[in-house]
Amino acid sequence: MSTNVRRAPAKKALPHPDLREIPVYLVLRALGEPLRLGIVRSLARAGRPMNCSSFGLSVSKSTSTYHFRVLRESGVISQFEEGTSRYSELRETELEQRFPGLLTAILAAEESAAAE
Amino acid sequence: MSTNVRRAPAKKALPHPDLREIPVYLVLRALGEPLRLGIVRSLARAGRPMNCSSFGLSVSKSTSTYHFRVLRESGVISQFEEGTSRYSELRETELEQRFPGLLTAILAAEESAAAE
DNA sequence: GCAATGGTACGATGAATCTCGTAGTACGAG
DNA sequence: CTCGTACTACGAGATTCATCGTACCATTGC
Repeated sequence: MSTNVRRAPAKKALPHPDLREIPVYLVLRALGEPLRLGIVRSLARAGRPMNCSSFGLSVSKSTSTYHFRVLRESGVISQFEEGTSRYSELRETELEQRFPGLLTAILAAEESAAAE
Repeated sequence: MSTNVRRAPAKKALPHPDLREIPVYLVLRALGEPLRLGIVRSLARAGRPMNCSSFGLSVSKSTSTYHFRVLRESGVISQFEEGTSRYSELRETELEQRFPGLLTAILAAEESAAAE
């Protein structure tokens, strides 16, 4: 942070699937797991890319890498690298276009299920 | 069908979970499988209880029993016995109340994914 | 009663999933 | 260059899932 001069972002992209080729059951399967649903909920709440390590997941690093990959390969999140860390972001707009109302309904449901 | 006199319905009920105790990820997991999603889609299209054997599933009897049980235990369908066969029905109203918009979004998505 | 129909329950088996540890890579600070 | 940070990839183990065959139980019809 020594300067505010434009720096090279170094945002390396990772392979992401085309949402049009993702059947809905793959998205449902990806979200049908508490840890992954929690990740998605955090991302939706944040509304911006999040560092993988800022989720406070109570599993090992390799396990969380695995879950992030499942989410990415089912088209739910996108990831890019910046410097030494990897950021994840909800593919909210694309999901809404491909599966209208789905993410909204799931997130709303999750809120009301927080009691249990 | 010899008479149209009121007959004892013999609708034996099976144990069904209370939707309020079903977390959303269980429903998503149940629907995250092509065969089960197909069953749900058929039920939604029919709009009334369907005989288990009228789905034309291309799996063995025991396998389809298994999938129907998963759907029932995750609160997606209800089943009752009538005579020699068992009928399944979408718990559409209850699902809509518990997870507003979820089923609608999933079924709509499934329609548009029929191309692939 | 006897057989046919339509389904269940109970293993068993192979595949997929989830978890982890270890080893390794890439970047930034010093 | 060396160290620490933030991850990944790979391989292994345990658990769950999907499928099936066989045996079995109700109901209907003869």
